[in-house]
Amino acid sequence: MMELTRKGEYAIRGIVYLATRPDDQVCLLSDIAAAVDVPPTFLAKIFQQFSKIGLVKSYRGTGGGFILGRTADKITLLDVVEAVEGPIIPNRCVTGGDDCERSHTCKVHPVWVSVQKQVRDILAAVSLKELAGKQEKP
Amino acid sequence: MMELTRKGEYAIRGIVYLATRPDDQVCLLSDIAAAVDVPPTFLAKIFQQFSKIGLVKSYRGTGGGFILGRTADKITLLDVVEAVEGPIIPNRCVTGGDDCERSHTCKVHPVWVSVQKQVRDILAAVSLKELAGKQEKP
DNA sequence: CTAAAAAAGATAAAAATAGTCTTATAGGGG
DNA sequence: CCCCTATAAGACTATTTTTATCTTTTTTAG
Ligand code: SF4
Ligand code: SF4
Repeated sequence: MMELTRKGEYAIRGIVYLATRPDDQVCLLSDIAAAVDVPPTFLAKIFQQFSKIGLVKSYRGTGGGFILGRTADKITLLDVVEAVEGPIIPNRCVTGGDDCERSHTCKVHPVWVSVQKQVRDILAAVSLKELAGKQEKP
Repeated sequence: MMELTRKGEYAIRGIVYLATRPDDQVCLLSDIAAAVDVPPTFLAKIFQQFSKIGLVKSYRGTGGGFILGRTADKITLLDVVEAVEGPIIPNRCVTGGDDCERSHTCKVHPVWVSVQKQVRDILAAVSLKELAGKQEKP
Protein backbone atom coordinates (compact mmCIF):
# COMPACT_ATOMS: atom_id res chain seq x y z
CA MET A 1 0.00 0.00 0.00
CA MET A 2 0.85 3.70 -0.07
CA GLU A 3 2.86 3.42 -3.22
CA LEU A 4 3.98 6.53 -5.01
CA THR A 5 2.64 6.53 -8.56
CA ARG A 6 4.88 6.74 -11.58
CA LYS A 7 3.81 10.30 -11.96
CA GLY A 8 5.21 11.10 -8.53
CA GLU A 9 8.42 9.24 -9.15
CA TYR A 10 8.88 10.94 -12.53
CA ALA A 11 8.14 14.31 -10.97
CA ILE A 12 10.89 13.87 -8.42
CA ARG A 13 13.41 12.64 -10.94
CA GLY A 14 12.66 15.52 -13.26
CA ILE A 15 12.88 18.34 -10.78
CA VAL A 16 15.91 16.87 -9.01
CA TYR A 17 17.67 16.77 -12.35
CA LEU A 18 16.70 20.37 -12.96
CA ALA A 19 18.17 21.24 -9.57
CA THR A 20 21.53 19.76 -10.56
CA ARG A 21 21.82 22.17 -13.49
CA PRO A 22 23.36 25.64 -13.15
CA ASP A 23 20.86 27.98 -11.53
CA ASP A 24 20.28 30.23 -14.52
CA GLN A 25 20.33 27.62 -17.27
CA VAL A 26 17.01 27.23 -19.01
CA CYS A 27 16.51 23.49 -19.64
CA LEU A 28 14.57 21.95 -22.46
CA LEU A 29 11.85 19.59 -21.39
CA SER A 30 13.05 17.10 -23.97
CA ASP A 31 16.52 17.14 -22.45
CA ILE A 32 15.21 16.58 -18.94
CA ALA A 33 12.95 13.76 -20.11
CA ALA A 34 15.84 12.06 -21.87
CA ALA A 35 18.16 12.50 -18.89
CA VAL A 36 15.78 10.96 -16.36
CA ASP A 37 14.19 8.43 -18.72
CA VAL A 38 10.58 9.57 -18.63
CA PRO A 39 8.11 9.84 -21.55
CA PRO A 40 8.44 13.49 -22.67
CA THR A 41 4.71 14.08 -23.10
CA PHE A 42 4.04 12.76 -19.63
CA LEU A 43 6.79 14.85 -18.09
CA ALA A 44 5.33 17.88 -19.87
CA LYS A 45 2.08 17.42 -17.95
CA ILE A 46 3.99 17.11 -14.70
CA PHE A 47 6.01 20.25 -15.31
CA GLN A 48 2.87 22.14 -16.19
CA GLN A 49 1.59 21.32 -12.72
CA PHE A 50 4.88 22.48 -11.23
CA SER A 51 4.65 25.68 -13.21
CA LYS A 52 1.14 26.49 -12.01
CA ILE A 53 2.17 26.51 -8.39
CA GLY A 54 5.51 28.15 -9.03
CA LEU A 55 7.83 25.23 -8.32
CA VAL A 56 9.36 25.86 -11.72
CA LYS A 57 9.30 28.82 -14.04
CA SER A 58 8.63 28.22 -17.71
CA TYR A 59 9.68 30.13 -20.80
CA ARG A 60 7.90 29.58 -24.05
CA GLY A 61 9.07 30.00 -27.58
CA THR A 62 12.54 29.79 -29.04
CA GLY A 63 15.16 29.42 -26.35
CA GLY A 64 12.45 28.49 -23.90
CA GLY A 65 12.39 25.78 -21.27
CA PHE A 66 12.34 25.45 -17.50
CA ILE A 67 14.27 26.68 -14.47
CA LEU A 68 13.50 26.24 -10.78
CA GLY A 69 10.89 28.63 -9.45
CA ARG A 70 12.95 29.30 -6.34
CA THR A 71 16.32 28.22 -5.02
CA ALA A 72 16.81 24.50 -4.53
CA ASP A 73 17.10 24.78 -0.77
CA LYS A 74 13.61 26.28 -0.63
CA ILE A 75 11.92 23.37 -2.41
CA THR A 76 11.27 20.24 -0.38
CA LEU A 77 10.34 16.73 -1.40
CA LEU A 78 6.98 17.36 0.23
CA ASP A 79 6.39 20.31 -2.12
CA VAL A 80 7.19 18.15 -5.11
CA VAL A 81 5.17 15.12 -4.10
CA GLU A 82 2.13 17.12 -3.06
CA ALA A 83 2.30 19.13 -6.28
CA VAL A 84 1.54 16.08 -8.39
CA GLU A 85 0.01 13.54 -6.01
CA GLY A 86 -2.05 15.83 -3.84
CA PRO A 87 -1.83 16.00 -0.07
CA ILE A 88 -0.54 13.14 2.06
CA ILE A 89 -3.73 11.37 3.13
CA PRO A 90 -3.17 7.98 4.77
CA ASN A 91 -6.92 7.62 5.36
CA ARG A 92 -10.08 9.55 4.54
CA CYS A 93 -10.45 10.81 8.07
CA VAL A 94 -7.33 12.99 7.90
CA THR A 95 -8.18 15.23 5.00
CA GLY A 96 -8.49 18.23 7.28
CA GLY A 97 -12.21 18.36 6.62
CA ASP A 98 -13.20 15.66 9.13
CA ASP A 99 -14.85 13.31 6.67
CA CYS A 100 -15.70 10.36 8.89
CA GLU A 101 -18.45 10.77 11.43
CA ARG A 102 -16.77 8.13 13.60
CA SER A 103 -13.58 10.11 13.96
CA HIS A 104 -14.48 11.62 17.33
CA THR A 105 -14.67 8.30 19.09
CA CYS A 106 -12.55 6.15 16.78
CA LYS A 107 -9.41 4.80 18.38
CA VAL A 108 -7.76 4.26 14.99
CA HIS A 109 -8.11 7.86 13.89
CA PRO A 110 -5.16 9.21 15.92
CA VAL A 111 -2.93 6.59 14.35
CA TRP A 112 -3.58 7.99 10.89
CA VAL A 113 -3.02 11.50 12.16
CA SER A 114 0.33 10.35 13.43
CA VAL A 115 1.24 8.59 10.19
CA GLN A 116 0.36 11.69 8.22
CA LYS A 117 2.49 13.93 10.40
CA GLN A 118 5.50 11.63 10.36
CA VAL A 119 5.49 11.21 6.60
CA ARG A 120 5.04 14.92 6.02
CA ASP A 121 7.85 15.73 8.41
CA ILE A 122 10.23 13.34 6.73
CA LEU A 123 9.50 14.65 3.25
CA ALA A 124 9.56 18.29 4.36
CA ALA A 125 13.01 17.83 5.85
CA VAL A 126 14.60 17.01 2.50
CA SER A 127 15.33 19.80 0.03
CA LEU A 128 16.22 19.63 -3.62
CA LYS A 129 19.57 21.15 -2.70
CA GLU A 130 20.49 18.07 -0.71
CA LEU A 131 19.08 15.74 -3.34
CA ALA A 132 20.96 17.47 -6.12
CA GLY A 133 24.20 17.49 -4.15
CA LYS A 134 24.91 21.07 -5.12
CA GLN A 135 28.32 22.29 -4.00
CA GLU A 136 28.52 25.46 -1.89
CA LYS A 137 30.43 28.52 -3.06
CA PRO A 138 33.98 28.08 -1.71
CA MET B 1 -1.40 10.09 -2.03
CA MET B 2 -0.86 7.02 0.14
CA GLU B 3 -4.51 6.58 0.87
CA LEU B 4 -5.76 3.42 2.48
CA THR B 5 -8.35 1.76 0.24
CA ARG B 6 -11.86 0.99 1.41
CA LYS B 7 -10.84 -2.60 1.68
CA GLY B 8 -8.19 -1.66 4.22
CA GLU B 9 -10.52 0.58 6.16
CA TYR B 10 -13.23 -2.10 6.20
CA ALA B 11 -10.70 -4.70 7.27
CA ILE B 12 -9.69 -2.65 10.27
CA ARG B 13 -13.24 -1.87 11.28
CA GLY B 14 -14.24 -5.50 10.98
CA ILE B 15 -11.42 -7.03 12.96
CA VAL B 16 -11.49 -4.30 15.61
CA TYR B 17 -15.15 -5.02 16.13
CA LEU B 18 -14.36 -8.71 16.44
CA ALA B 19 -11.77 -7.83 19.06
CA THR B 20 -14.39 -6.04 21.15
CA ARG B 21 -16.44 -9.23 21.45
CA PRO B 22 -15.85 -11.79 24.20
CA ASP B 23 -12.81 -13.89 23.34
CA ASP B 24 -14.61 -17.16 22.78
CA GLN B 25 -17.73 -15.89 21.05
CA VAL B 26 -18.02 -17.03 17.45
CA CYS B 27 -19.32 -14.10 15.43
CA LEU B 28 -21.40 -14.27 12.29
CA LEU B 29 -19.97 -12.41 9.35
CA SER B 30 -23.37 -10.87 8.71
CA ASP B 31 -23.44 -9.48 12.24
CA ILE B 32 -19.98 -7.97 11.93
CA ALA B 33 -20.80 -6.46 8.56
CA ALA B 34 -23.96 -4.88 9.92
CA ALA B 35 -22.20 -3.57 13.01
CA VAL B 36 -19.41 -1.84 11.11
CA ASP B 37 -21.47 -0.87 8.08
CA VAL B 38 -19.63 -2.77 5.37
CA PRO B 39 -21.11 -4.73 2.44
CA PRO B 40 -21.28 -8.32 3.74
CA THR B 41 -19.98 -9.93 0.57
CA PHE B 42 -17.00 -7.61 0.53
CA LEU B 43 -16.23 -8.22 4.17
CA ALA B 44 -16.42 -11.94 3.46
CA LYS B 45 -13.54 -11.62 1.03
CA ILE B 46 -11.56 -9.65 3.55
CA PHE B 47 -12.10 -12.18 6.31
CA GLN B 48 -11.10 -14.97 3.96
CA GLN B 49 -7.75 -13.25 3.60
CA PHE B 50 -7.49 -12.88 7.35
CA SER B 51 -8.30 -16.53 7.77
CA LYS B 52 -5.63 -17.67 5.33
CA ILE B 53 -2.84 -16.06 7.33
CA GLY B 54 -4.35 -16.94 10.69
CA LEU B 55 -5.41 -13.48 11.85
CA VAL B 56 -8.85 -14.95 12.41
CA LYS B 57 -10.09 -18.50 12.79
CA SER B 58 -13.19 -19.50 10.86
CA TYR B 59 -15.81 -22.15 11.55
CA ARG B 60 -18.04 -23.32 8.74
CA GLY B 61 -21.49 -24.77 8.83
CA THR B 62 -24.28 -24.25 11.29
CA GLY B 63 -23.14 -22.26 14.30
CA GLY B 64 -20.08 -21.16 12.38
CA GLY B 65 -18.47 -17.75 12.18
CA PHE B 66 -15.23 -16.06 13.16
CA ILE B 67 -13.06 -15.50 16.20
CA LEU B 68 -9.63 -13.90 16.45
CA GLY B 69 -6.77 -16.17 15.45
CA ARG B 70 -4.73 -15.07 18.45
CA THR B 71 -5.23 -12.76 21.41
CA ALA B 72 -5.95 -9.14 20.58
CA ASP B 73 -2.71 -7.88 22.08
CA LYS B 74 -0.78 -10.06 19.62
CA ILE B 75 -2.40 -8.57 16.51
CA THR B 76 -1.16 -5.17 15.37
CA LEU B 77 -2.58 -2.67 12.93
CA LEU B 78 0.38 -3.46 10.71
CA ASP B 79 -0.68 -7.11 10.59
CA VAL B 80 -4.19 -6.15 9.61
CA VAL B 81 -3.26 -3.58 7.00
CA GLU B 82 -0.59 -5.73 5.40
CA ALA B 83 -2.96 -8.68 5.33
CA VAL B 84 -5.29 -6.96 2.91
CA GLU B 85 -3.22 -4.19 1.32
CA GLY B 86 0.09 -5.93 1.04
CA PRO B 87 3.37 -4.62 2.40
CA ILE B 88 3.97 -0.93 3.09
CA ILE B 89 5.77 0.23 -0.05
CA PRO B 90 6.12 4.00 -0.35
CA ASN B 91 8.07 3.60 -3.58
CA ARG B 92 9.11 0.76 -5.85
CA CYS B 93 12.69 0.88 -4.66
CA VAL B 94 11.83 -0.31 -1.14
CA THR B 95 10.23 -3.65 -1.91
CA GLY B 96 13.11 -5.51 -0.33
CA GLY B 97 14.06 -6.86 -3.74
CA ASP B 98 15.99 -3.77 -4.87
CA ASP B 99 13.92 -3.02 -7.95
CA CYS B 100 15.45 0.23 -9.14
CA GLU B 101 18.90 0.12 -10.65
CA ARG B 102 19.45 3.71 -9.55
CA SER B 103 18.98 2.92 -5.88
CA HIS B 104 22.68 2.63 -5.10
CA THR B 105 23.45 6.21 -6.01
CA CYS B 106 20.01 7.79 -5.65
CA LYS B 107 19.77 10.40 -2.93
CA VAL B 108 16.00 10.02 -2.71
CA HIS B 109 16.08 6.32 -1.98
CA PRO B 110 17.01 6.64 1.72
CA VAL B 111 14.04 8.94 2.21
CA TRP B 112 11.63 6.22 1.15
CA VAL B 113 13.43 3.72 3.33
CA SER B 114 12.87 6.08 6.22
CA VAL B 115 9.20 6.66 5.38
CA GLN B 116 8.63 2.94 5.19
CA LYS B 117 10.25 2.31 8.55
CA GLN B 118 8.38 5.10 10.31
CA VAL B 119 5.00 4.04 9.03
CA ARG B 120 5.62 0.40 9.84
CA ASP B 121 6.79 1.31 13.32
CA ILE B 122 3.70 3.41 14.02
CA LEU B 123 1.30 0.74 12.81
CA ALA B 124 3.17 -2.06 14.57
CA ALA B 125 2.96 -0.20 17.87
CA VAL B 126 -0.84 -0.36 17.95
CA SER B 127 -2.57 -3.60 18.89
CA LEU B 128 -6.18 -4.60 18.52
CA LYS B 129 -6.37 -4.75 22.29
CA GLU B 130 -5.80 -1.02 22.55
CA LEU B 131 -8.11 -0.31 19.66
CA ALA B 132 -10.87 -2.43 21.11
CA GLY B 133 -10.48 -0.88 24.54
CA LYS B 134 -10.69 -4.25 26.22
CA GLN B 135 -10.83 -4.02 29.98
CA GLU B 136 -8.30 -6.03 31.99
CA LYS B 137 -9.38 -8.70 34.44
CA PRO B 138 -9.87 -6.90 37.78
C1' DC C 1 -30.79 -35.32 5.61
C1' DT C 2 -31.09 -30.52 5.96
C1' DA C 3 -30.40 -25.89 6.96
C1' DA C 4 -26.78 -22.69 8.01
C1' DA C 5 -22.55 -20.68 7.24
C1' DA C 6 -18.00 -19.80 5.27
C1' DA C 7 -14.85 -20.74 0.92
C1' DA C 8 -13.91 -20.08 -3.65
C1' DG C 9 -14.24 -18.41 -8.07
C1' DA C 10 -16.42 -15.85 -11.87
C1' DT C 11 -18.08 -11.58 -13.30
C1' DA C 12 -18.56 -6.59 -13.75
C1' DA C 13 -19.06 -1.57 -13.08
C1' DA C 14 -16.48 2.41 -11.78
C1' DA C 15 -12.44 4.90 -10.87
C1' DA C 16 -7.58 5.86 -11.15
C1' DT C 17 -3.35 5.53 -13.65
C1' DA C 18 -0.34 6.17 -17.46
C1' DG C 19 0.07 7.82 -21.26
C1' DT C 20 -0.79 9.99 -26.29
C1' DC C 21 -2.39 13.41 -29.60
C1' DT C 22 -3.88 17.73 -31.24
C1' DT C 23 -4.36 22.50 -31.14
C1' DA C 24 -3.25 26.94 -29.16
C1' DT C 25 -0.07 30.35 -27.57
C1' DA C 26 4.29 32.80 -26.99
C1' DG C 27 8.92 34.39 -28.26
C1' DG C 28 13.19 35.05 -31.09
C1' DG C 29 15.47 35.78 -35.36
C1' DG C 30 15.68 36.95 -40.03
C1' DC D 1 5.90 40.14 -40.75
C1' DC D 2 6.83 35.22 -41.14
C1' DC D 3 8.74 31.08 -39.63
C1' DC D 4 10.67 28.06 -36.33
C1' DT D 5 10.89 26.51 -31.71
C1' DA D 6 9.07 25.59 -27.38
C1' DT D 7 5.62 25.29 -23.60
C1' DA D 8 0.27 25.28 -22.35
C1' DA D 9 -3.89 23.24 -22.43
C1' DG D 10 -7.28 20.07 -23.24
C1' DA D 11 -9.26 15.99 -25.48
C1' DC D 12 -8.72 11.28 -25.93
C1' DT D 13 -7.41 6.29 -24.93
C1' DA D 14 -5.65 1.93 -23.02
C1' DT D 15 -4.61 -0.49 -18.94
C1' DT D 16 -4.91 -1.51 -14.23
C1' DT D 17 -6.92 -1.25 -9.74
C1' DT D 18 -10.69 -0.78 -6.86
C1' DT D 19 -15.10 -2.06 -5.27
C1' DA D 20 -17.95 -4.70 -5.26
C1' DT D 21 -21.82 -8.78 -6.53
C1' DC D 22 -23.33 -13.43 -7.77
C1' DT D 23 -23.09 -18.28 -7.98
C1' DT D 24 -21.47 -22.66 -6.69
C1' DT D 25 -19.10 -25.59 -3.44
C1' DT D 26 -17.77 -27.32 0.98
C1' DT D 27 -18.39 -28.02 5.77
C1' DT D 28 -20.87 -29.03 9.96
C1' DA D 29 -24.37 -29.05 13.76
C1' DG D 30 -28.49 -31.03 14.86
S1 SF4 E 1 -10.01 5.17 11.08
FE1 SF4 E 1 -11.83 5.69 12.32
S2 SF4 E 1 -12.14 7.89 11.95
FE2 SF4 E 1 -10.75 7.15 10.35
S3 SF4 E 1 -12.08 6.60 8.60
FE3 SF4 E 1 -11.80 4.71 9.80
S4 SF4 E 1 -13.56 4.70 11.24
FE4 SF4 E 1 -13.41 6.80 10.43
S1 SF4 F 1 13.71 7.15 -5.49
FE1 SF4 F 1 15.66 6.71 -6.54
S2 SF4 F 1 16.04 4.52 -6.09
FE2 SF4 F 1 13.88 4.93 -5.62
S3 SF4 F 1 12.74 4.39 -7.51
FE3 SF4 F 1 13.20 6.62 -7.62
S4 SF4 F 1 15.16 6.72 -8.74
FE4 SF4 F 1 14.93 4.60 -8.07
